[in-house]
Amino acid sequence: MRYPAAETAEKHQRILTQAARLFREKGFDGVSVGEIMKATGLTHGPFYNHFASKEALMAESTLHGSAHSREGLAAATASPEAMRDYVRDYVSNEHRDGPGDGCMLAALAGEVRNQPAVRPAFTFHLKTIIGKFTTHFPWKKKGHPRQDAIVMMSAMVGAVALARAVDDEAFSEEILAAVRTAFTE
Amino acid sequence: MRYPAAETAEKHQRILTQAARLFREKGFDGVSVGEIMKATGLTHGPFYNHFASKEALMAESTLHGSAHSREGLAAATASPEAMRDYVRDYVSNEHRDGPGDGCMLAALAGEVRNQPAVRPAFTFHLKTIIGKFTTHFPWKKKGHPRQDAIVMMSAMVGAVALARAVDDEAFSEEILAAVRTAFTE
DNA sequence: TGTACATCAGTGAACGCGCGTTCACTGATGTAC
DNA sequence: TGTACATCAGTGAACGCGCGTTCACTGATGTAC
Repeated sequence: MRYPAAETAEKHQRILTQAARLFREKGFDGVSVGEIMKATGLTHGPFYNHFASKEALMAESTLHGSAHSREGLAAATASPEAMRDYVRDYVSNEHRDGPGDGCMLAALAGEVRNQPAVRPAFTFHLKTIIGKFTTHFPWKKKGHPRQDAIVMMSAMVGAVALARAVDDEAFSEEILAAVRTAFTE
Repeated sequence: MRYPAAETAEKHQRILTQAARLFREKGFDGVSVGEIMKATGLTHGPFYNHFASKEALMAESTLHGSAHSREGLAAATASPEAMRDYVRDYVSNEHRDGPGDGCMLAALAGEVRNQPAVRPAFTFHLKTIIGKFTTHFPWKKKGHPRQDAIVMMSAMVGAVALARAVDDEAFSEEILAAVRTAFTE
């Protein structure tokens, strides 16, 4: 049956949101189209009324789905202390334990190499965050802000990925604490 | 038909080697048992004469498969200059372009979280490499060798993952160069 | 040393399963008059 | 404003496909005598 146009647009958005969350949690190959549609409260059929393919959804959700990063990052540039908090938050136990609500760059970095459809969106978001770090890097006074920003971002992404991979709670916390201390104290 | 016992052991090893290479290249879910067996020159059937399941192979190949890291790392502890070269090599364009011959920790960090069978082996190898970095960190004289080792390893893994994910050759090289410069100059 | 036979890794067809995707159908919505 | 009908998002069964895994079979190897 036909549905109100407003609902349709809202469902499209809900698919995107759920897909972004599930992809970050389980990886692109770890989530099925059916699982995403179930999470939005629909059956799997109408997926193709909204997206051309799973790959198209991957690309679109990667491009639009980083609301977490974007809003948090914009707020972080307000002050040096806000930026410091942003970094602390990024390399925290909470972020480690909630990839679905966390940064797409940390959750999907390892998979993007083998997913051509999402590489442009991933690259765009990484350039954005490194750009922001470069111009708002207030607690280091060295002469290479862009290099410092790249090194910090690499360490943040690496630390979160390693802390998530590791089987040993104490070791996992040690990794996060080391990077947190190195860049925010 | 029956085959010489020596050949059987050698084939077991060849499956492990090919599996380790393919897993690093395409990820655990990106490689099929058939593809691994084909790479060893066999049909897919006898796989189960050698391993209980794909998951068992993943665990065993992760544990034994880091020959690259292990040999290179042992050599690197010989001298400060060797260690510096090891790090330069790790964060190089060549390592970025050859994940199949590269470090398992960088290639699979993002996937391990969702692959319980390989987490113990991954954790073991990460502890080993961080331990070596801690005791052979000759070019930084600060007072926190273990923290420095963790930060450097996080940045190395993060930089290689990001450089592999990114769609822009110049940006990709910039990421590697930033981390290389920060830790080896 | 020579013969008879049990072993077992490799073969390749086949299995059930879940995946991405398609499609004939439904029926309230939105529109034409 | 009221009626007739075309639209189209949602339904759910069905598709082909590749996956991990199983299995009856083969036949040279290794062993018992």
